[in-house]
Amino acid sequence: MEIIQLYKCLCDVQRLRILNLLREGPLCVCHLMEILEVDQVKMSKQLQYMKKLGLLEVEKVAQWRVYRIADLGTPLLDQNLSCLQECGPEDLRFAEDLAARKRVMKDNVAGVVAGGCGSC
Amino acid sequence: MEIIQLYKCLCDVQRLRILNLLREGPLCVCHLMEILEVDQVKMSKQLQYMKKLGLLEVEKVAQWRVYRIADLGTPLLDQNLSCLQECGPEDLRFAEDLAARKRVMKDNVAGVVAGGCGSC
DNA sequence: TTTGTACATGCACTTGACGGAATATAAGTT
DNA sequence: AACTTATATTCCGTCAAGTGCATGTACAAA
Repeated sequence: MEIIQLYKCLCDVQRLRILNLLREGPLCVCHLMEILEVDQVKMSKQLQYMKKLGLLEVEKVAQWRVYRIADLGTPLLDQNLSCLQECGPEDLRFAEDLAARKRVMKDNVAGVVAGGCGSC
Repeated sequence: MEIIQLYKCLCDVQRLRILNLLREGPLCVCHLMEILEVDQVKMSKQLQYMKKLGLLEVEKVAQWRVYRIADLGTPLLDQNLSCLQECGPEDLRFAEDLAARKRVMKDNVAGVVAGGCGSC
């Protein structure tokens, strides 16, 4: 994967937010949609975009597709993602997303018993 | 400066090559053109692009404009640039550019006596 | 005052990425 | 077989970003 492609991927706030979330652990599409409040088509396109680049990997778990960050050879991606929370006042969005993640995952576990994706 | 803007800047090979060169020290426009074999208009546009973002600073030295990387608050840019030489086989371009830099600068010092820009 | 050097800017054109709407698919449920 | 759920894909319009070409500017030298 070319480094330019990586930067093209990081150019988009939506994709950065997705990667920021996946950095904490894998998530299925429906949870990503719920946390980021994005419609299904848009989310799916972004995920395919990153999957084609080799940045993401998918696993089928029951009826869900669970996405996670693939292991590139380089620490470059991780280095960049680790900056997201501290890089400026306008970027508290990324911290908020992590909070939303906890909220959503908790609700799903508490609410619908055994209704969540097994591995996210 | 928003982080997205930084990544948009890094998306372009030409700009990456310029930044890679400037990381070793300031350069004037004509040297950048010579090292990267880019025409003047294109080079100037890229430099303005990065200057407007606050990534570059200019200084007038005699008849030349000497560009250097500005001090952003974050180590993010430097971290990314430091990976350029080691990030893949297709990226030996960046190492070659540094070699070309040495060659060009040496020729200018040896050839035209006092014909180079003072500070690059 | 014209010429030359070093650099910047404006304009028209093309290409590529994002959004929206509609549709497709795959697998389980009734 | 029809339906639902979860996710992917295709078509299309729009708009930003890169390119080429021509031109502008600033300043020193002849």
